[in-house]
Amino acid sequence: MARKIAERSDIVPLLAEVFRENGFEGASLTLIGARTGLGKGSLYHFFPGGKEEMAEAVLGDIERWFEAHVYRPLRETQDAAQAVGDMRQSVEDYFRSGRRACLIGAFALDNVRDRFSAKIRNYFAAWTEALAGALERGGVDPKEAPYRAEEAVANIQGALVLARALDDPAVFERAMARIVARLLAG
Amino acid sequence: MARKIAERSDIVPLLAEVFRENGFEGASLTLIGARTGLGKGSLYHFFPGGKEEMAEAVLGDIERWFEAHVYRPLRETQDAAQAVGDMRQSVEDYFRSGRRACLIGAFALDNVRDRFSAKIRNYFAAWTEALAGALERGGVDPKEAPYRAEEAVANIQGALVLARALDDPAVFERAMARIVARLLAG
DNA sequence: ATCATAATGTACCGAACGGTCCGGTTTGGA
DNA sequence: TCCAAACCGGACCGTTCGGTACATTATGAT
Repeated sequence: MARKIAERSDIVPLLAEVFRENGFEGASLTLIGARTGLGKGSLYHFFPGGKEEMAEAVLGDIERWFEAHVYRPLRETQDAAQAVGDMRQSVEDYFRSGRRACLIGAFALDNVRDRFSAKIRNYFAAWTEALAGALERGGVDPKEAPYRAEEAVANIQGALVLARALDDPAVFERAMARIVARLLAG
Repeated sequence: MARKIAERSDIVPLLAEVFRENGFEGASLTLIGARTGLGKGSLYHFFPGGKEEMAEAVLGDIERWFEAHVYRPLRETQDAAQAVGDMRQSVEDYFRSGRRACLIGAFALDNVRDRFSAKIRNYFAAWTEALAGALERGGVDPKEAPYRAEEAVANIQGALVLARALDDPAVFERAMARIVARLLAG
């Protein structure tokens, strides 16, 4: 049987899709196998810790993506308006204009949260912190910036929920425009 | 064996808790039985359609609660500020200041959405519609009111996600204060 | 070419799944 | 009191679950 994947990390985005569509409990190994094209033996070879290790790998992957495309640019871009605009672009790309749920947000809502609480908390904390820093650089009061950032991140999450619930990506797009406009209004 | 429940509707809030904690797929009949105190035979007696019928009953119950405590007051209270303030109170009570997830929002995020899409869509549509009506009565442009309402409902959802993710109810409380202040600012 | 290791698929395991079945008990109305 | 219907629990069913074991094949280094 020929090798099907170049490396472990090639499986992770496929795992992410299965978890997004099915949730943690609904993502059976049979579904994961079908999606990745790998048998159970292979899956356990790469993820000896089983399903939970797969989900951890997915969360780690998401975190790395956000670090590279959202948090770091927010921290390093000197111009706050530019930073916020770039964040908008990245976030819209990542969430496919609201068609793709935020897996980390979804995992937060039931007892799956307890399996991955550190990663879930860190994702949102890192985001709000990086965004608050950018806001401060743009002149927002350092006492006010964390609350502004928290508001924006929460509103992005809410827009994802509502866009999915109404099956209407325009909801997300409108929300992103408002969120960014508010961030840039000072 | 003595009757354990007065009527079917007494089971529904217990079912809601199991679904909120475990998600749809994770809410096994064993867990449901343990939570309700009923055996499988009894559960199927009341809900012959099985788990999906249980979830439908829960969603119906939530809808009735929101109709009575949120949508109808929004529609019937003449004073818009009063209506919005009452909504805030009801929503904070219902979501336990952010400690309790919105089951309908949670169901929207993965493929469980496809089982209950009408109920999920109606919940949010009815809410935004009733809130838009109240905003109009308070003087907001009829073209603008639906967008304001949509923003508020999405932001409430987002605040629930973030409060759960960070395990910090204060996040929800801050968000509710902001959301209501914005609604009342005109 | 050889060989150790990585990767693979699938049979198998015990447990748990949702759902069916049905005998037994309780309840309420006549 | 009697009786039909409602309610009850749990044994049972076939299927699926996550995970283990291991023979086989592919790969890369020597």
